[in-house]
Amino acid sequence: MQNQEVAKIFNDIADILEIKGDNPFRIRAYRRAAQHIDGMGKDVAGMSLDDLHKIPGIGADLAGKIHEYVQTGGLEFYDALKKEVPAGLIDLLSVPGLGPKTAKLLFDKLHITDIDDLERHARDGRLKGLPGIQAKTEQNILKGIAMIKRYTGRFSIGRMRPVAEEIMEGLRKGSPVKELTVAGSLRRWKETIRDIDILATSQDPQKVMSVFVHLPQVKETLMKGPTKSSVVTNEGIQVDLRVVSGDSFGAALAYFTGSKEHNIRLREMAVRKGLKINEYGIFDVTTEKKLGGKQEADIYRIIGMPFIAPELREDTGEIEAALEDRLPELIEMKDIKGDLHVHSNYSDGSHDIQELVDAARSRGYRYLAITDHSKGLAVAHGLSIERMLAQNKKIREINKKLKGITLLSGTEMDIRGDGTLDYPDEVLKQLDIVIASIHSGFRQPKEQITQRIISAMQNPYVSLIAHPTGRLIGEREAYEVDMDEVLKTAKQTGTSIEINAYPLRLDLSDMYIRKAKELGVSFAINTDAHVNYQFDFMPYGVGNARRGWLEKGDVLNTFTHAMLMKRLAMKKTVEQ
DNA sequence: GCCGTTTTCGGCCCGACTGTTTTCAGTCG
Repeated sequence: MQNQEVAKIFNDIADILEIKGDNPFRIRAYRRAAQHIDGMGKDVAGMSLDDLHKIPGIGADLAGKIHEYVQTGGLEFYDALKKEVPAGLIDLLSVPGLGPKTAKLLFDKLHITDIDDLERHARDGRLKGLPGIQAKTEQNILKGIAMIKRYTGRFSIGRMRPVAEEIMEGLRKGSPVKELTVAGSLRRWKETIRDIDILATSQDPQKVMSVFVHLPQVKETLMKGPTKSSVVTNEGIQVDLRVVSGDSFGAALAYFTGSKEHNIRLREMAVRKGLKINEYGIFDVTTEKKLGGKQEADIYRIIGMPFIAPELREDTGEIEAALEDRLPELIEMKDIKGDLHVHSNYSDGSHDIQELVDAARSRGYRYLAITDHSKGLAVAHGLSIERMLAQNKKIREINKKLKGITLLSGTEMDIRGDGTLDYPDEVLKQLDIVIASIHSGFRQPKEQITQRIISAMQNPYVSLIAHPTGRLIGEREAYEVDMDEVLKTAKQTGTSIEINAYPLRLDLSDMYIRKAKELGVSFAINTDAHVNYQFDFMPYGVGNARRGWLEKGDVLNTFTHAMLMKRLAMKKTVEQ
């Protein structure tokens, strides 16, 4: 898919234009286009000029540029621009507090062209005296450089949620907060998070801020004001806290949840209706009368659309869907009736089957599939056919004694490097659920990996493909796989696709989930738990599913046990 | 550069905080 390449080029162009001091709205147009292309499930490489033009924010010019890049592998406009601005200068924009104006100033006056160069100048005190730059700014630039050298990029949501909870716990205990909630990308359940946004209401914001910057987790205060403060934790995570009064809570929550692009669209709509939205409320422009803002839903209601769930707020079609009253009824945690992918101590899990049953029961589940690794995965003590059949027998015995919850006997069967499966059909047919997945040969060519997964799906006993891309967020890239082909085959063969809720995986990702749903593929959301506390990963999977616009009916493990068994049996009986 | 139940030209979201300034520009989200 070439979308990410095009998005990067458009963002680069925007950066360069910023440094050049170009028209801000032209710059915004490039950024907006980049964002849309990046988040789109459809490959721009296969689209006609007309189709490209239909993408929101893409007009005749940008459609032409995308077309040129796809056809020729290059973009003349971009190449010409790059000659005007040294490549390293763009990197300066990644220094916090240093924007395009300063970057241009540094280049024009001191011929600074990259971060190392900037650092030398700052250390030697040679920045001081430039217009608008004194000692403090110089120090801030050095601090900013040190920070990006230590911590680059985003953290997985699984890492950030607990940190946010801890900080909120500190605020709840030590300061006069009334309402307290996460906002930002954390509330939208994005798979990776740059910084933590927290929103509070209080009668005494000054006190809240003072407690906030002195929390034990805080290493450094970046800014501190009466309504807004930012700190960095000991782990190097930035946390922003905003405090507003209760009657602005809803407006502030909407504002602070974002996405930025979603908010901009809302405000543009508001302007056209003679309204104004800010973090304090929604106002009539002429009378300046406040029309709402206590509840988040006020904002949506007053500009004339139904409430949009945070997970959808990416300006990827949710506003249009809301206006046409075709928003999905998103799946919720309470819809989940079981976990279809967990490991016991038969393979590499930590607990015996009874302990897993207890964990599932305490989460209110009605069923649980035990899916240990197959023999091919020796490192995980994969089960030989004999041990697997013995486990199957044991599960059936335990089941006779269980009330209110039912075990499914299953396997997470390895798809071998040559595309064959780890167990023969006469073994697979004895199981309730068969998950197939790839654990080796990650570097095989795209065609080969794709074919491995497709041939697994063509087996009538394979119910589900687990962690379909094999990625580990921030640790291991996904293997090369033609997801379009995989999803098409999933639909054709009636094989479900897993949304692996393990925070490091979140595999399938939201973009492909949405695409798969459009193709009519069904899903299961599973934790892949190896230890009992990991059963609590389920909300990450549900959050991801919601970002992919999934509804209850799209997900197998929202079904009753009877319906689930019926559904699993369906594929086996259909002629392939 | 995009876009149009005010418009095909002239608009384009909004405010907090910081550091530099004698009233504001730059940056950020």
